[in-house]
Amino acid sequence: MPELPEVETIRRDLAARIVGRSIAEVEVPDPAIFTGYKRGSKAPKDISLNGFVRDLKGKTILHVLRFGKYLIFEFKQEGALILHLRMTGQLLVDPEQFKARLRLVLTGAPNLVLVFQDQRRFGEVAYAQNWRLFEPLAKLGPEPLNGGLSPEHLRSKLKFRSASIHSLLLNQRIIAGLGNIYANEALFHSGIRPERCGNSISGKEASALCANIQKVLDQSIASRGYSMSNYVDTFGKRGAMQNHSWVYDWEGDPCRKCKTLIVRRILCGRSVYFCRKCQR
DNA sequence: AGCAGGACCTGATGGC
DNA sequence: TGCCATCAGGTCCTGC
Repeated sequence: MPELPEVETIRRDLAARIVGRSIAEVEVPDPAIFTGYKRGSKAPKDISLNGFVRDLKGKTILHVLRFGKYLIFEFKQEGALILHLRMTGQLLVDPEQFKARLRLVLTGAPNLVLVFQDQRRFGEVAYAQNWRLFEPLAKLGPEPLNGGLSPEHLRSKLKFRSASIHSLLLNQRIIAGLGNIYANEALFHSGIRPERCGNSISGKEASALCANIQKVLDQSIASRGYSMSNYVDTFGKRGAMQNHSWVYDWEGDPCRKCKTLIVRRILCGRSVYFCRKCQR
């Protein structure tokens, strides 16, 4: 899953642990981890395994940044490593947790091994001389937690859209960092049904959505993320946000506000959970 | 342009 | 126990 709160939890842990450290060794057990390098296809022209290893070796990590669900290791010398965990990616520093599907291994002397482990192999990494020019980052919408997301922005992005509000909230060009869990939760707290058209959202509802998006993300960061099956932090520890969700994964259970049974439905190929009475 | 649906992968789970 | 179908938190691509 990792959505914004999970990636932010990882970022904070890593920032405390790897800033100022240098990369001594680089192993790439699964080259398909490179952005654009798909299984069965040839590597794109601008990607070479040897070049990648050469780019990273000896670099000192200056900052660990996050934009949406992307993590960025910015180097002191030049360049940056950009990572996306997609559905099942994990970044681990505890060797006890290294199991299978290791895709990238960074070693920093002394006593640091960072592993990108990824069951479904959807995760990706890229090296960029200047991460600010990395296209997927440039396309991201505003960050919900640094004041960049306003009701006016949201309303203007939804105003002429006929797609469901749920799928629009998952659109990273509109808001960076939301995924299915927090989209469902924010819609519940705002009293909005997931299948409502974007253009039906009023100014008042957009304000409520903004506030509730920030609320659920903040709460999840405080809980160190939502652990369903795969997500764990860099030490392999689960988060606790699943204990604080109101609708996500609660199909058939009574709504905590009104006791109406929570409904699950498939919308655009994704599971949505909602309360028929609390959400209109 | 914007939308829905499928593809990308693997492992866990549930039904028979 | 064993096999098969179904499902999963993200994003990109395709065709309409």
